[in-house]
Amino acid sequence: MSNNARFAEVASLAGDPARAAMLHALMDGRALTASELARTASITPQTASGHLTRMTAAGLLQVEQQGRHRYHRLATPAVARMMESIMQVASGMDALRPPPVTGPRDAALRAARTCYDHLAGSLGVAIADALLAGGHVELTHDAGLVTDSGIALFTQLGIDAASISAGRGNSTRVLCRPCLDWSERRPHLAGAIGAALCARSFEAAWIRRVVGTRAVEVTPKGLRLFRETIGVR
Amino acid sequence: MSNNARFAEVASLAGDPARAAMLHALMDGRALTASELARTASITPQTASGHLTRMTAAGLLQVEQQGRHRYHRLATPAVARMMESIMQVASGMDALRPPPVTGPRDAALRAARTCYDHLAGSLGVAIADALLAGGHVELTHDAGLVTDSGIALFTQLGIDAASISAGRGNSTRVLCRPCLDWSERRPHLAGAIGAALCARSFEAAWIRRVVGTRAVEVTPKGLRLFRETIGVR
DNA sequence: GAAGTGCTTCGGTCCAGACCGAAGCATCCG
DNA sequence: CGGATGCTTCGGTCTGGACCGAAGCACTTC
Repeated sequence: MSNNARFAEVASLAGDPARAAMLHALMDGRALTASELARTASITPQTASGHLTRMTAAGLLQVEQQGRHRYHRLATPAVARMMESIMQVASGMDALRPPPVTGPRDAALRAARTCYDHLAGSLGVAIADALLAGGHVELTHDAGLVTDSGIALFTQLGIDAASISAGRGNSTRVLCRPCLDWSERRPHLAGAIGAALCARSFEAAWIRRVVGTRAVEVTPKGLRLFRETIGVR
Repeated sequence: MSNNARFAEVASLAGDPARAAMLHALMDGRALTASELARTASITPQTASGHLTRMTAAGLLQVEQQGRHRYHRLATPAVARMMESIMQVASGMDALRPPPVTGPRDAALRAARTCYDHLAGSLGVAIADALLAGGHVELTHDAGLVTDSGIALFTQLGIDAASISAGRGNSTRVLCRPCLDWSERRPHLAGAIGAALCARSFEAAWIRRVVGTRAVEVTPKGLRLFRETIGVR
């Protein structure tokens, strides 16, 4: 198969509304069963089964059998990044198209959500802004860097930032990745550090998942911590 | 239109073989006419016209009328990054699928090509390796940083690296973006610095475009410079 | 073993959209 | 002013694939 054909296959797999809905549901990194995915995509289990088989064969999904359930998850982080970048372009359409009709259903998602393995939405952007303002990170359009003061702050939060740096070469710096937020249109913190912060936030109960969606809510404890320690808002 | 529908629309636009071929042809950043694009995609001008209209309406392409020609280009760098990330996932399929049948047609592309605005292929990866080995850049999976010695090297090459840093905040660092090469499966240099290096390489005739493709060839002058100044191979 | 649940396979319907031929506009050239 | 050339619009064909109902298979529970 030519490069072009493989490219088109991957893109067209993501380009069906039902499959896109299923992929979105998996964007929080969890593994879901075939029936759960069928329900979120509003299709019958037979149809979903076909879609899931094709996406797994193409390497978009990984499946794990567990009793009579089959748990599906995104196969690799590369798939999640691909989805992010498509969302990016899709949100750019808003600029050209009529009105940005933001339904109430989306409100929670816009406020705070996970973006595969890190935090996004107003919360994610606010955290990135606060870290930037406090001199804890530096961000360009392309890349980001955690400063010494940032490493200290993360240590204080219970995250061993220095050990996360999995760089090639003899790098001692802690780099991170900016991820342009599709609802805020401004960068938030992704990459290894973003993932670590998100994981720690769940672990320490600063945030909690809103059941059945990618949205998260900030707990009182989390709100205090984000405000006082990180300097959000 | 819901987020999901917009996402699916963008992905499915990229998911048609003919449209994918046209988008790939535009990945070097040039603007091409409708008939040129029709030819590369092996379809008639009428069909191509329809495709181009749809992609322009969706914000994937930008069109510029010039006399009786209409020049099409990728609308934004975000579109190029989206394509890269899809290629990424598509090339991951190789791992699962039968044999990586690399036709001779691809040989030149694998050796050296442009990836929208920066260098890729063996050449791109070799340059990144050399810069890394020489301590001129640091790279993680997520991000990259140009060191002081790297800034000096780029200056020597005629690139004002320091002024390229368009960071938010008061960053004085020069950051860059790693871009996983789809043929080499290892990172090469992208972002503003990668684009500047690529542009300078064309300007100084270190590389030259192979007509009609994204492939480039290294000139004797370029070969000497890459070897002796950057330390490639 | 029988019944229930989760998932897949099979067969058949139906529609979006990819494609081209023909014709209609523009624009440029002699 | 014809006559090219580049591109688009229109009308019609045809196929890929999304979808569901029914049936079959695998596993779990009673």
